[in-house]
Amino acid sequence: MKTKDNHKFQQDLLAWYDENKRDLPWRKERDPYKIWVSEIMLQQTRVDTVIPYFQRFMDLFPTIHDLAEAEEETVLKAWEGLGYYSRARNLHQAVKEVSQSYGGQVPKTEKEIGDLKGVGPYTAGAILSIAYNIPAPAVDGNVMRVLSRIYTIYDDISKASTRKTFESIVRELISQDRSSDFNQALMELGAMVCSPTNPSCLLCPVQNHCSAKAEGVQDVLPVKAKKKPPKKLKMKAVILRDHDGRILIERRPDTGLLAKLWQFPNIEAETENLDDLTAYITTLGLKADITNKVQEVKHVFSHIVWEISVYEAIVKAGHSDELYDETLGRHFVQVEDVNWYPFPVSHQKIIDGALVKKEDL
DNA sequence: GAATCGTGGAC
DNA sequence: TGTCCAAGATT
Repeated sequence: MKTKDNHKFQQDLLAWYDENKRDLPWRKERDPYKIWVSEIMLQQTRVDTVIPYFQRFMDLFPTIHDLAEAEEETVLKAWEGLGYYSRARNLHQAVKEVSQSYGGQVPKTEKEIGDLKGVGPYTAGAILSIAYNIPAPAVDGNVMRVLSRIYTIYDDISKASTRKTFESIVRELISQDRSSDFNQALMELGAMVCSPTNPSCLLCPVQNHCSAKAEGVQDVLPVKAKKKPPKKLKMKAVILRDHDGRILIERRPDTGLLAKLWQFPNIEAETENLDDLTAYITTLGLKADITNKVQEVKHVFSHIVWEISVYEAIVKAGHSDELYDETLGRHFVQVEDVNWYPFPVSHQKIIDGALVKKEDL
């Protein structure tokens, strides 16, 4: 597309956006903090999934100050089930930084905002443009898909370096006076019209600008390398009860997968028998009889698949009260309290000794 | 550049 | 059922 066509493209796109934009919670006002939170939640996450989390998050933490003053445990609890939990911890840390170093005002320069934890190139541009109407590119998957079709660009969008190509294009193409709406419109178009499969080209407001439609190659763009399948990992987990019927949960390490979240004790399966699980229970300072296998559970991460054999066990020696130690990161809790955090806790609840999927309750 | 880091919905 | 994917960032 020639540069002189940019204005016409902007007009067609923005006119469509004005008429068709969704009424989303973070679009009710232009609060940089709320824009920020929404952008973090929306990373690799669908709008429909984010909406209820965003609402609850704003009820709990209406302002930067509220979030900055909150306990990390509380923030993680609010993030429960949303995934990619480092987003919550990074957001919390960054909000504290803004509260302390910027007087609670979200900074409006690329350097300052980009240095915040969890704020990468896309999110920095999104906040600057959406909240402050600054003409910075906000190139996400939607934008790369849309523009790869508009300009028939065959670069592999799964490569990190490709994003810069599209950022250069957006810097040329972006509306200077409506940067906020322009970036949102590009993403909205990708979400509503220029979809990954079966794009609605006949309904597209910029179809006359689209090189891919002209050439009939909209179905082969964007080019995106396939990612390799996740590795399977056999796990064993245990629902370990004391004589009061309480259940043992433990806290995961501060880094890595599901960092700092709570779970039923579980290990990577090393043997076909229960020796490894028994040995692990021993390391907890307990002796227990493993009574029976409850069920098999499959839990799919983006790069790992856990195939978990879940067992039940009863403490027969050792005092569960001695295990109540926050610093050790494990303690016994009442069944009613176990309805949070990822597997085996987040998606299941214990009823009559059986694990039941949340949606089955 | 390639891995790591979640989850649930759509086809 | 399997596959892809959804407003990515960090290491």
